[in-house]
Amino acid sequence: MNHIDAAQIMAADCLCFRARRTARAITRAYDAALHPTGLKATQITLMNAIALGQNSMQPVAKLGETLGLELSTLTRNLSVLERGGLVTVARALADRRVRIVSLTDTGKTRLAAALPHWKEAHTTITAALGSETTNALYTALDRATKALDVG
Amino acid sequence: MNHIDAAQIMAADCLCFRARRTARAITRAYDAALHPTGLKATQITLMNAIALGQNSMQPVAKLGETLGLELSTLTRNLSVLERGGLVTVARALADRRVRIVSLTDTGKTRLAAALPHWKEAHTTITAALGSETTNALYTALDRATKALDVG
DNA sequence: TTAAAATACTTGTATATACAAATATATCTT
DNA sequence: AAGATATATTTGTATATACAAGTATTTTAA
Repeated sequence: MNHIDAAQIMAADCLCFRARRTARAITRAYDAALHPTGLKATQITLMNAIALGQNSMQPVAKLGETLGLELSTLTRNLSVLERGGLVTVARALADRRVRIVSLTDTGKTRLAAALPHWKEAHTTITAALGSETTNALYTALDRATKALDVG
Repeated sequence: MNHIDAAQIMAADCLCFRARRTARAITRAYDAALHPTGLKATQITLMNAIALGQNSMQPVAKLGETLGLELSTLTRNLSVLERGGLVTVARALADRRVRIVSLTDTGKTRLAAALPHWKEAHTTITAALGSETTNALYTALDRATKALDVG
């Protein structure tokens, strides 16, 4: 097998490429729909995960696990939201190593205003995919995430 | 529907989050396997796309289309490879707006050395997923890419 | 034949991502 | 209680991504 053959096989088979390409396309579509909100899909995903905690608060480590994100990435993503006045981060009382992230009032308002746009993007995109492809994609993505979770 | 409900629906349903989370997990797995090569999955994907052209050359626009990447992103990704001596970029003779990207000899060598590691990563990961999930994921990702292609 | 429009990219600016190393705090061990 | 170890997170450094605006070149049209 010469290197051109290997290259053709990679181009045809690489799961990493395909997963990333699809994620890029989906992200562009969501981001376009979210443009009027001034927030990106990744940002409302993160804010939404915070909103699901008691009193719209979550420890950093829990967010990382929920989102499947490296903590170092999370720290950086949170600092963008913090700079924008959308979240605050404070040390936990019980264990001062732990940091608790909270949505500010502004953050809650902005998230609530963004969710209808998310819903619109979601409806448009799942309609473009069709229900069969949408369902197949959900199932396959979830199985892949589970399979790769433990490492 | 109050905002907590909406948040729960988004957490459960957001295709963008799921696609990105899976892409992150897959990328981490491939990158770990590629670590000894000094190249990342995104980089060998790009180099491989160049390698598929006549004489291992491709115009920038064609690469963007093949990879589903914004040209601005491609310019940046190519400059990393260029700095590393793996590719060169030159103006086309026929139309001097067009830039032709070529693998250098070093680039060809490094790519050829990396492909077995890619293959190993691919085998490990598809084994972890199982053939059924792997096939379902391929099919679903391809359909999604096609459906979102025209925008 | 030259001004306008189109094309093919690059640059400015900003966010997203992650590995490796560092820091801060807590827990455990002796 | 002091030192060793573990845990939770941040920082250093680097790549990946994309929108908007800019540049260079070619094509079109008057």
